[in-house]
Amino acid sequence: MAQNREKLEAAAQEMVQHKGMSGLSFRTLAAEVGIKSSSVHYHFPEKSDLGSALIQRYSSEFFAQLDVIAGRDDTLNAKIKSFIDIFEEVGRQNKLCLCGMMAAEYEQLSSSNRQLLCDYFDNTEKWLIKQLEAHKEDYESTSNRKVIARMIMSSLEGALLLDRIQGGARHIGAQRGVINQIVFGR
Amino acid sequence: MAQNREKLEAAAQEMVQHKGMSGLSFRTLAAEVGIKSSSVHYHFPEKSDLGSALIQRYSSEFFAQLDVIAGRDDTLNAKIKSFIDIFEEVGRQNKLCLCGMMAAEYEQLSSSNRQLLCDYFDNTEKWLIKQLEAHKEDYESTSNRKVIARMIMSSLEGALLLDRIQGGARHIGAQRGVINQIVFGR
DNA sequence: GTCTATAGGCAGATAGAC
DNA sequence: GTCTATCTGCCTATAGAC
Repeated sequence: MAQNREKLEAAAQEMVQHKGMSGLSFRTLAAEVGIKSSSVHYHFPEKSDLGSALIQRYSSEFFAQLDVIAGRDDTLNAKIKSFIDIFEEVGRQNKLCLCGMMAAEYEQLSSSNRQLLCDYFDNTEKWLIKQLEAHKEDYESTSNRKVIARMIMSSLEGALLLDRIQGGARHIGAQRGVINQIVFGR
Repeated sequence: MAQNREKLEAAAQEMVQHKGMSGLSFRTLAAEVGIKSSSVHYHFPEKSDLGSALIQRYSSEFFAQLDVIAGRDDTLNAKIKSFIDIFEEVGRQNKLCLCGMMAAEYEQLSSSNRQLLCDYFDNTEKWLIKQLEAHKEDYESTSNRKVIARMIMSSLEGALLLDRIQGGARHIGAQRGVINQIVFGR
């Protein structure tokens, strides 16, 4: 079935968001989907091919969500809230952002996967800057937009990391307050 | 030599801050120090024993630095700057915080190592709260101190994660500005 | 596309000599 | 404390049948 490729990607994404690429084996992935590990190699010849597929899959789903948010007739405040909500939902499932997890495994990645990972963060930063620019009237920060975009993204990645080990959403909550305070001058 | 234990811990810490626990093997660690892997097992029977030793070693070094900072006759501003400097130096070496790295590998850790990791973050949070309380006169934030402490820590962990993949210290820099703005009302 | 079978390597861990 | 030697198991990856 050609739809096993989709099942493999979905299962692999879930596993990587929990245990990382190095915590995922072709055998356990195959078992999860109900096929053999050699069949996984049919779809993804090398593990790095699976890695590429996962980053691309995660990115395209993520940016699709951002497109929806950007397209809404909403305030900047509501858009940023929706952005943070995406991360909060990931944390609620005791997962990390797939790209955040792979960022921790950066030294193990192939150079093309490193590039895909950088693109994910660059494009997220660009999206944030664009929203901040599109709502000049609401933007109250004295800092420039690049700095704000970077702080939002790294805050949320760090918050996911720490919330998972302590349970709950305390760090995400703290960052939510701070981001509002910085962007809107409270 | 009893000092091989120290060499092993130092080499292992370095490797884990780059590649994580799962990227470290007894064989490569042994080779780094110039002994055999079976000799590593003499010092650390299981890999989780090495993990415990590393978290404890990293924590005690870290909190020793915090003790020095707390003991200085400095402003809150200077203390927070020194705190951030510790993280910036880690990033300058293209490493992650050891505990941040192991937080990403949380699901692979033994339960006692999970506890040690939690302690590291709890105690850091407590230290930050204590400093904020000790300098009531400088503290300008409307948020409560727990929230501020959490946001500082998760901001810096996330900044290290993202700065490493892009090179430079842009995220740490962005967080430095934001932390000042939040704590001191700029 | 999926299977069985297997190669070849590296992992953590142990036994026992020195 | 460190060594050699080895066990057992898992890993990625491939060959070839169906």
